[in-house]
Amino acid sequence: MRKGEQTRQEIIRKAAPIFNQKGYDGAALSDLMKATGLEKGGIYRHFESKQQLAGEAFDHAWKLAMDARFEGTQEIPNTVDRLKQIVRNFRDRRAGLIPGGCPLLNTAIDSDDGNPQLRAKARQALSSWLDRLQAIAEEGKRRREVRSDVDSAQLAMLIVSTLEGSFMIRRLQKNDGPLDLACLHLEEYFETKVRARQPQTREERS
Amino acid sequence: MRKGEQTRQEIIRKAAPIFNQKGYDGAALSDLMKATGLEKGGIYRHFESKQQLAGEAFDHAWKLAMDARFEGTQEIPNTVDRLKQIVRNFRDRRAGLIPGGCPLLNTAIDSDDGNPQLRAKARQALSSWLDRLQAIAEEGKRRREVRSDVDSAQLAMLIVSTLEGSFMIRRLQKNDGPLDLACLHLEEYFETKVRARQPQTREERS
DNA sequence: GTAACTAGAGACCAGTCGGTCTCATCCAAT
DNA sequence: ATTGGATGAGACCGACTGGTCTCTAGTTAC
Repeated sequence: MRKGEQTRQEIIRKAAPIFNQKGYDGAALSDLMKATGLEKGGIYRHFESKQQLAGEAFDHAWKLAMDARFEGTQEIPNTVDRLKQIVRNFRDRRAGLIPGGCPLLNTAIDSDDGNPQLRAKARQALSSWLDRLQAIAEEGKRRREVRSDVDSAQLAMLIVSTLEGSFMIRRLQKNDGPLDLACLHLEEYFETKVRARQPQTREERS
Repeated sequence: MRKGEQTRQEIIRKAAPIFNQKGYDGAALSDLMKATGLEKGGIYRHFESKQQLAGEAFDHAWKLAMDARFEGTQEIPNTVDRLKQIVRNFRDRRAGLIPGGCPLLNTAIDSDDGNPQLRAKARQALSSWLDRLQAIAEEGKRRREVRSDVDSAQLAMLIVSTLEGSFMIRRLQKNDGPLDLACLHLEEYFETKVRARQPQTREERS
């Protein structure tokens, strides 16, 4: 009863990079067999279908990605600085991540036509990411660290789309320049358009 | 001698949306047969392999995309306005485009692992796009419409990555908000950081 | 009109796909 | 130590993959 769960988790761990690199169709059962060292029967004992396995592999990959991106940001008191650190994490914390690039980006494109289940997972992942960023911005507005004219949802969206876009180009060019540039751009944007000029004491209201 | 070339072009035209929507692996010969109305032999008479057809289909799709994005921009005299129009075209001119979203985005992700030939085409497409944008920025600098401290290559990269990132999210959310937002963001950026304040002759250090 | 050639149909191929099923083996509780 | 369920190996399946080849039908040039 315990051994089974153990192998199940290991299958997910080993399968995640395959799906992330090759996509759903591209990841053949034979690839998963080679990666896990199991035969077909061994894999199918733990999962009803390839789809189910792919779904759990995505969840795993996404969790790792989110952990890496938010790592060490909870302690940062100022919300704008926290956002900046998240952006920097996105750029720097690539170790420990699932190979094959951002799971969200990959899965979004991969599942765009057909494969509604994976697609739903990707949408959910995007939402959770946006929500976390938006919550930080909201907190910042309450604490007067973020300008009141900033739309939190739009700010979150801008961060995500800028990062993901440059991430795509980075992968295509195999060159970190685009990502560095996007980070600098966002940081400048934070300082000039997001951060409140002073911790003003006037009109303290919540 | 003439009929052949005609069908060949039609195969490319009909195949392009399939590849763009389903990806290289996902686009089965049977799909292409159904779309073209030809049997396998009819297709393979005109192309050596599926790879070759996919490559030409990508070229076709990319040409259409580029034409749409630069349509009606050559006549705009001011280079910053021209860039703004290109951004707007990216947002608005979706009619006439190959279904399945931006061919560059799709092919970049699709060909990322394996399929080096398609990957090379995607890289080339990206370069050509960047080059065209960069050339406009350079022209703008020469004509003092663009600030001298603007790095043309970086500006081009920023435009492309911002647009592509928001495009990805748009597809995932099936919602135009992200793309509109990215366009507004870029336009604001153009006005505040790119456009020269006045056609001044000297010193625009800031 | 006819000959020379091109275009396309479709049978065929070996290989691979995701998935099922049976059966031996391993492990854990008794 | 025995036993019963958990575990995994691997043969097997039909469907489908990209690709080849032959042979007929259609087009084109003369």
